[in-house]
Amino acid sequence: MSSPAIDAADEQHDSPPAQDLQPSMTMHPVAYPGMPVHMYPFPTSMVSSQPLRTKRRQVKNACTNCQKACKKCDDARPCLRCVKYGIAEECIDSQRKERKKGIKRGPYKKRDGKGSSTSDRADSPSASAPTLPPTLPPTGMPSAQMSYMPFGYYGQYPPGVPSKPGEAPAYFPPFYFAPVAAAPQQLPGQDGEGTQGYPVAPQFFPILTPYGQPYPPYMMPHRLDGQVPATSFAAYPPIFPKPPSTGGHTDGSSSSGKAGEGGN
DNA sequence: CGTTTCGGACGTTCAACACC
DNA sequence: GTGTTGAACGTCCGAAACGC
Repeated sequence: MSSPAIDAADEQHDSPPAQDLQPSMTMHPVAYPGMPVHMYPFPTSMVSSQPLRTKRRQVKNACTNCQKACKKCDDARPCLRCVKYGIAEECIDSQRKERKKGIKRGPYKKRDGKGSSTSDRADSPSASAPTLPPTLPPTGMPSAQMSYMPFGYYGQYPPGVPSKPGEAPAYFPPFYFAPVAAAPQQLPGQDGEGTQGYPVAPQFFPILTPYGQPYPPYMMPHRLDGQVPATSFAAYPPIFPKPPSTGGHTDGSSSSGKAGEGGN
């Protein structure tokens, strides 16, 4: 059903949890907890030199096609895979079973002492995944990755982050970042520092773009025949374009916080 | 060599349960 | 009321099987 070429390209992409109809905008757009290491927009040296196994991320609801093929889906409808296959019209959410209720559970193990469980949780895979807080990069890492993206960067695929050698770069959530910057003016009540041109730094806001909208740069144009120009990725900018001299902004935290866990 | 299938590892969800 | 636990349920990795 699926072709490796396609699936390979499909793999590694990921999207933010989108519970309900509300797309989660809180997920860190570039790196997020649990993001597979090969998807990190950082040089591997910045992530970890050891082959640390990271959490796999899943979409909340795979489409019927991907589900059937046991292949990676995404939150967009039609999903990338279906689009590539040209079966976008068949890309519909799969039905989820209703969870059984009233199931009796055995005795729980007692909490040993106080607050132990909380710290234990921190050890759990889900809590541990990159131990760093979503907004706090490892030492030496820019605090707001997105701010390092050039203005023109609306990549669905992050630059230079091939999922596997020779394969498409990791997929990124179907929202794009546009510099929503205040007009080049001084903000009232500020001394002007960092307010020249942009207040402190240009702010990037995620813009959810329905699939099928004009493809942003770096996003693979889906050819009708489903082929993907393998060379397209060559045009990707380096992973870390030099931060704008305006001094990287500090808003790395704003977009983080999938924490909101809105959907959850 | 490309494509399909699918076993099973792993992630997510959420009601039951424990504790304050 | 809030936090924790743990099993149901879901996704999808990755390898084997299959077809050309």
